[in-house]
Amino acid sequence: MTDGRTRRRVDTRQRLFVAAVELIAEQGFSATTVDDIATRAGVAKGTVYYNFESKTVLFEELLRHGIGLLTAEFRAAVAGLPPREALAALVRAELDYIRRYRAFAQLLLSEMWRTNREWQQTLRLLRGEAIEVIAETVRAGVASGDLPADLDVRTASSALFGVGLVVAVDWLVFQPERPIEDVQEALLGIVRRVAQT
Amino acid sequence: MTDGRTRRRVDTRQRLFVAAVELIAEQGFSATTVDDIATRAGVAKGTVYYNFESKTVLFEELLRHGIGLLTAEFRAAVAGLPPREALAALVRAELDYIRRYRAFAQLLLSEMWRTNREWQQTLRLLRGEAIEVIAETVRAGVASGDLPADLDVRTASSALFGVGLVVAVDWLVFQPERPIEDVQEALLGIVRRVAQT
DNA sequence: GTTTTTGTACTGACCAGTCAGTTTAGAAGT
DNA sequence: ACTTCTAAACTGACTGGTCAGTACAAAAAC
Repeated sequence: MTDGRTRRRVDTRQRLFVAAVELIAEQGFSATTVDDIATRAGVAKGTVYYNFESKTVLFEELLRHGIGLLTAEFRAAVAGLPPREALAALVRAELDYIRRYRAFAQLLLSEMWRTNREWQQTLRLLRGEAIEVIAETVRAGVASGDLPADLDVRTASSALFGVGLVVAVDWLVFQPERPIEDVQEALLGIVRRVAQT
Repeated sequence: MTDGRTRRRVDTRQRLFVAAVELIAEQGFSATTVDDIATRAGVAKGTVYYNFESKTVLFEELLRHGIGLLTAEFRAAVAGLPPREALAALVRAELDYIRRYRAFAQLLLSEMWRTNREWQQTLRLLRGEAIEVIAETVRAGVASGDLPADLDVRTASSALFGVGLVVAVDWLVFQPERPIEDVQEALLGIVRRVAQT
């Protein structure tokens, strides 16, 4: 299963992902060329097309990979926790993720609310999966009375997701000198206050 | 002053702005072609270049125009109000603006946190001007004791700006059927809670 | 000996920007 | 009024460059 060949291939794909995510975060999907990606990954252009069907497919698989990871971390973070604590854990997990994969977060923030792009459908679906984890937690909190009963679950969940993203990326881009732990504290404070019944 | 010629020209530029803002909001700057913009505005491609130096300059002037308008509305909204009320007025003004210029708001959200683009400097500057209005209000609130003394003015201001943007655009894109007044209420509620000393 | 990668060259579509020519608004002349 | 003139506004075919994707023989990795 993980013989040398597959490992090498996985590694090449990984390097292409890393190169693509950085370039697309900086410049956007359209402004980033396949040659750029190949060069930054230290690979020939043909290798990109040996490993991915097209530029668009590369990007879609990148989105799937990145958001899949985030969703998994969300699930791991909330496992077994009561609603209120789970909510705080989600915020922590999101910021932790953004700190580790800042370029991907920046990319997400820029491409998330686009319309009329080929990969828009894919992104919508993946976004839904990530937010569903948040929604489950919020729903459980409302059901158990830990969160206000009049809370709109869908809205609250996507707002929570978006707010974490925008505040963290804003911090990274415009005040990179300050430690992200501060954002985490600030956001947790906000969420705690807002979540009060 | 407003003879037929200038009126015609102002009208053409306006139509180009409208066309450009819609297309760039949907697809992004790079994916939007000058031909697209010209066609949607109902003019020939040459007209774009008669009215603007380049595609980039068109975009920069568009940003200046759009954010200038927002800054002006911020200033008008807070004029003469005490800090707490001014803060609520700012949220209302921002959402009001986003409702009226949804495409521009979407565009801002997508292009705001990009790095390595020619117009990035311009956008940074304009963002600073808009946020400065918020910062003045927050600063006054902290000084008068209406807002918590330990509040980081710069962070709080940009967070407030970004949060309004992301929550509103998210709503517009993913739940367009619901009235924006609900977002306004939700956001005001959050801001009120968070602003409690 | 099979899979993966390289390097280079190529194609065809697309696109930012140009420019010689046309239309239009309105001033100036009669 | 009504023609003529002029500069501003606009047009759209064209150019030169860029880029996604292809082709493929040779090499390297396993």
